[in-house]
Amino acid sequence: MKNGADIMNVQRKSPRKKNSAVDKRLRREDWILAAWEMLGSGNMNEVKIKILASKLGVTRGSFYWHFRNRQELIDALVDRWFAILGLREVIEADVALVEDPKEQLWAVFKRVILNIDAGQSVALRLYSRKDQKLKRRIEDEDRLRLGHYSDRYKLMGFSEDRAIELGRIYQAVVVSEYLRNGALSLDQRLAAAGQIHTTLTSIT
Amino acid sequence: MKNGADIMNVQRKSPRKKNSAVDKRLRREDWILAAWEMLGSGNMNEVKIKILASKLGVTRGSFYWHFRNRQELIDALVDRWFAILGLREVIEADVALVEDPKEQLWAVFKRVILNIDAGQSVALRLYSRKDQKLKRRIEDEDRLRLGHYSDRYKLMGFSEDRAIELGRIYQAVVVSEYLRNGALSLDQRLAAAGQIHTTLTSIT
DNA sequence: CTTGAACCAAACACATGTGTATTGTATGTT
DNA sequence: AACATACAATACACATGTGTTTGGTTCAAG
Repeated sequence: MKNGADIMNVQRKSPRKKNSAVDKRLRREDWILAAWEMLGSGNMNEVKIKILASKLGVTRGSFYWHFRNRQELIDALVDRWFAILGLREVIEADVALVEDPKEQLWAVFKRVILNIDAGQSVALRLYSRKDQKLKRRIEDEDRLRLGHYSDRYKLMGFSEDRAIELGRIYQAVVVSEYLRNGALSLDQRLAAAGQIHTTLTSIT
Repeated sequence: MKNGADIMNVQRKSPRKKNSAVDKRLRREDWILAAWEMLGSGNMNEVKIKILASKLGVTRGSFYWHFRNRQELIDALVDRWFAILGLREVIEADVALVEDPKEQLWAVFKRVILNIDAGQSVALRLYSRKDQKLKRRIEDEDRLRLGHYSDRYKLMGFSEDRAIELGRIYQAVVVSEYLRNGALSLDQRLAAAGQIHTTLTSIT
């Protein structure tokens, strides 16, 4: 998932296929990946075409070939966020693999930590303040998640009301992860999150 | 012309008083307040001198009289954040007024909700990623807070280890409040936070 | 070989941002 | 009345951002 200097080496096979050592031409996907990384700054405004182009080793002429305008790139980033972290996708990819509700909670938490090594989620949430459509989309997603968390707690035997409360707390803890300063390594964050998870699922 | 430390004690003489209905001229503080509001967008880059000027009904000429440059305004915003939400100040203003550790926890939480109706804290935390000095300052502040939360839990009778864990959770919940979408009213947010607080302080 | 699509470079137009220098004006002080 | 100070307007220089246009290169298919 991580990219960086790797992005510079996206090369294609001799005809016009996906990965060659000869062809340095870019695909739309390459721009999106690079922009995603840039979005890690936590701010949509930091996604700048000029900078992207220079990082990709081309000029902006390339960008406007693959995208109609900047907005189209932003839309692609939003879609990517939901593709990676939308609850439906997370359930399908991770949650469905385990049966214990505690493990299912952890599966979501873990996915958030593993896939967001920077500020993409913060960026999306901030950007949603000025984009009503995205705002509603995120609100729906949040509702879905809260329901999911609460349901896990219900499966663990809690009453309806208490399950909702605990679900809210679990959700808040996951969201707070978005705002972590970059001081900790991935392992450290996983460890800390694991401890919190344990505490939050051993409540009576 | 330049003015430095003496700026904070801007005091005018007789007719030109602080908030006279006649005098429309601005003080440095007016700029900071307007910028603070703008910072509510959640992004330091959104603090723009031109926009500020038009909102204040003046031109940028005024700004550069009160501030050497934009950075000076940003520094003032950072200072303001710590003045409002720094743990020491919060303790002095609110926490010290109650004795029950549970109430003390709630005092901090409440203050965060009441004073941040927008994205100032997110903005600061994001900005700190590119400002090492501020980054350390925030890390110190976070450590202080975690210690404070944990100490309250210790006072409630929890063991050292468990108090730290619960403190971490309380902190995470408070931080997550920073990222709330603007959908809820202040009262709603207070109510929701109150419920979470109750749950988090009735754990055994 | 020729053609056309895919892809990119380069120059241009335009908007918006900071910062600086100069000038203008109201107000309190002498 | 004369002056200095505090504050603001205006014009300018410069950087950086998006978007458009036009033209050039590469490669595969006919």
